[in-house]
Amino acid sequence: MRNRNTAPRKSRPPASGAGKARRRCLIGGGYARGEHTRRRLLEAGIELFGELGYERASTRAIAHRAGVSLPALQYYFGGKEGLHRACAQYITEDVRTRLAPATQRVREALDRRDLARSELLELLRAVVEPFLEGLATERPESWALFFARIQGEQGVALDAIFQQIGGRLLTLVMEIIGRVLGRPAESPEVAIRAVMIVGQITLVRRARPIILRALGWPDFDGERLTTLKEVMWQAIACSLSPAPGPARESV
Amino acid sequence: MRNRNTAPRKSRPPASGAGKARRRCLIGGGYARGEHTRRRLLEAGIELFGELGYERASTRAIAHRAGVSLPALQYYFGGKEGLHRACAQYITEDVRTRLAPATQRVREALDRRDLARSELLELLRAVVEPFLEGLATERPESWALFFARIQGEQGVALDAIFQQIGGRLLTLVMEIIGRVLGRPAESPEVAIRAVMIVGQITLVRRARPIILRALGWPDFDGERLTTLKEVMWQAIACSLSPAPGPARESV
DNA sequence: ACATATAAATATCAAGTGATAGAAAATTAT
DNA sequence: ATAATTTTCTATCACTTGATATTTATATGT
Repeated sequence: MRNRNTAPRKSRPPASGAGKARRRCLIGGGYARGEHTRRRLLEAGIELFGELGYERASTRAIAHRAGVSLPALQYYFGGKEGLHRACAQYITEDVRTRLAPATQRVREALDRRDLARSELLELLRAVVEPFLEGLATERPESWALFFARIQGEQGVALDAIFQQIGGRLLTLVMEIIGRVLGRPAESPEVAIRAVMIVGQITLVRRARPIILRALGWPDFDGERLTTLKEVMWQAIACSLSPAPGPARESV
Repeated sequence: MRNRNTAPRKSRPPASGAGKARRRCLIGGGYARGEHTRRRLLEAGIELFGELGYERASTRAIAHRAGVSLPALQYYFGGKEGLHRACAQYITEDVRTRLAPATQRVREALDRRDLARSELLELLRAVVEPFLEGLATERPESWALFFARIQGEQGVALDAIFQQIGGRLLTLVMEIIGRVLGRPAESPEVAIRAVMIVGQITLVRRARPIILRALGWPDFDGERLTTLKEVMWQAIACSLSPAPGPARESV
């Protein structure tokens, strides 16, 4: 958003800058070579945006890591912001499809009226645990880093990603918790608990250095990851115990 | 860290840039006027660093909000980084002294050998709730924002603040939880639970927009803040219930 | 082979960054 | 008052950023 006013933006060669830029090579005919650099830019963007955040990741650094020249970024994504949007969309799509089968399975199971507490908790675990594992371990794709960044940066990409991933996950968790607690899924009690449970999971990524330091661990590897998952799950399951402290609700 | 090599740094007029700059006016004699601008810069720095983060908060913007000229920042804090450090230290000191009495009180109570579960939970609440309240409500001092920022930015200030505040809080929480669970305070089970509980609290700040959206709330005000605190506390207390297995009974 | 559309690179721009030099103003000490 | 010191301001530097115009290379269709 630097010289937006001075530049008359006379031609704006190919890309529109929005998410679904780069359609020419499909319309126009072939030219499959460009798809490669586009992909490289996308991956480099995810890496560097994740490592450094939106501001500190310069377009030059991204282009360099992608092994392409600087104008290629503008050419394919219309600018830095466009690339960021495209990265967010790419990740969103990827995670969404990866989570889809589990989501579907859980949703079908939820349609059954007669679910025991333990069954509901098992469903919750099935939803939450893959998510935790993806965040705790350093994926080479590093989308978890990217994902964690945009939450702290309050950018426009937050809306899209939240609706696509966080929203779905949260809705699902709220339904399960609502069933467990015997309250409507939209009630504040259920919503707060759901947010806190999902938030706890994301903490594994966001407060990673602090957690590791508090535990005196070098990393979440193998045995330790198992311990982490187990303890966190114990705490979550306990927090949904039927009779909380002072007599409150009884289904 | 821009033109560090070109500038010979011949004189470096007064401030050393580190945390404890600005000592001259005490040694040299008077010149009390400078203390005011120094204070203004500190407050403006906390505000803008908190609102925008370290990168996006430009020294010009900070100086402007402080109502002083740009070189004053270099003059008093040696540079942007020095100001950031000073802000962190200022906040740390403030929070630490504010939390000190409660900490002391809890630590004394912990020395008693015979504490019932409910008493321990009450202690935990006494430690955790003021912290939550400080983070949930928009303080005019806005140090909560600043505090939340530096966690996401992984800067050098994180170490200092963590040791001064987070570490103390965490140590205290670990001791209480260790007592509740009947395990050593250093065990991974206790540490993970402590980190998650404290982390949940910080989530109220860090994931504020997401939480508010999930709840359909405009803000954490009055009645809603009470609900939030109550539900979160219920969840925390339940998660520390004595028998973590499937079947358990209330105390 | 040719014309044409596409892709990539070089060189450069305007704006904004943190930092500094050096002079001017204000304050204190003598 | 005058000298010394401390504080503040104007102007500017060196550098980085995102973005572009223009040119060169590459691939495609006829």
